[in-house]
Amino acid sequence: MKPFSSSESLGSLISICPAKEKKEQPNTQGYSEEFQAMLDRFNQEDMGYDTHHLVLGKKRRLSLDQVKALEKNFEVENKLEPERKVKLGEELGLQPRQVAIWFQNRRARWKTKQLERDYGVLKATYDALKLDYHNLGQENEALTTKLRELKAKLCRESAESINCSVKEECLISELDNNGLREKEGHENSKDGSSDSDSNGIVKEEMSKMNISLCFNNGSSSSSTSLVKTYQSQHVRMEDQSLFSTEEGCNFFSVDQAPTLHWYFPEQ
DNA sequence: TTGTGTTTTATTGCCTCC
DNA sequence: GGAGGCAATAAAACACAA
Repeated sequence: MKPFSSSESLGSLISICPAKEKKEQPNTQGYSEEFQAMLDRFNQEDMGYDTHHLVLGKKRRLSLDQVKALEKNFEVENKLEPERKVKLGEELGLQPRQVAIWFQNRRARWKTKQLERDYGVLKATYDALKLDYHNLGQENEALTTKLRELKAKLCRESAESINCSVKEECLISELDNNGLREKEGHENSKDGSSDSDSNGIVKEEMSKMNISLCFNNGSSSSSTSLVKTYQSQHVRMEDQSLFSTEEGCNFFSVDQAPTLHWYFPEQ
């Protein structure tokens, strides 16, 4: 903005209405009578005096009506064309420059308010996301615990079913052996192998398998594959899908909980 | 009444656009 | 180069608690 011309500046000060028709004291400056008289002379005699080097008049606030009218105009258009500025000035008894300054300051206030609003919206969004993240974390924790329990249960059931099926196989082979033995017994009874021997070998093998399954508990790859082999035979479909889910969603594992530090850098 | 914080009016300097 | 916009700032007016 260019500085006031001297006459414009003083004129504007004179034209402004008092903010409220009160507190108009003849000498509120606390100046000496001599100095006040000098100021009065300046006011009356020298209208060409450059007032922004020596403040003669007090700054006055616009009247309520003037502010209302300006606000109304600002709502319509927050920028001011020269014609509108002059017209408004004439209507409100203000210098065009005062109108321009008022609009300028009003735009600055509006901008500040807008920034505050934007900040509020962003903060609300951030808080909502933060809460969401917290809830998801808790949900994840609960699901992980449940998954761990189900895995343990499944493991127990698998071991039991393996045990069962091996016993069944033993039973079947035992029956087969009995049939064979009867046959052989009829054909040649001179063979040295005994029933108790073959039965003992099977039992031994079976117990080896059980021990191996119980102690490995899925920690080695060989036992895992063994377990899976049996799972393919005995585990129900929903249990199998549980396995595949676990393998497919590894990032939800207990060891490595998901982090969103890229989104919440301060956490 | 007075000290202090906030709001409003006005100025200054810089920048952009025509 | 002049006009006008904006950010930063000054200063007056105002509000309010102690």
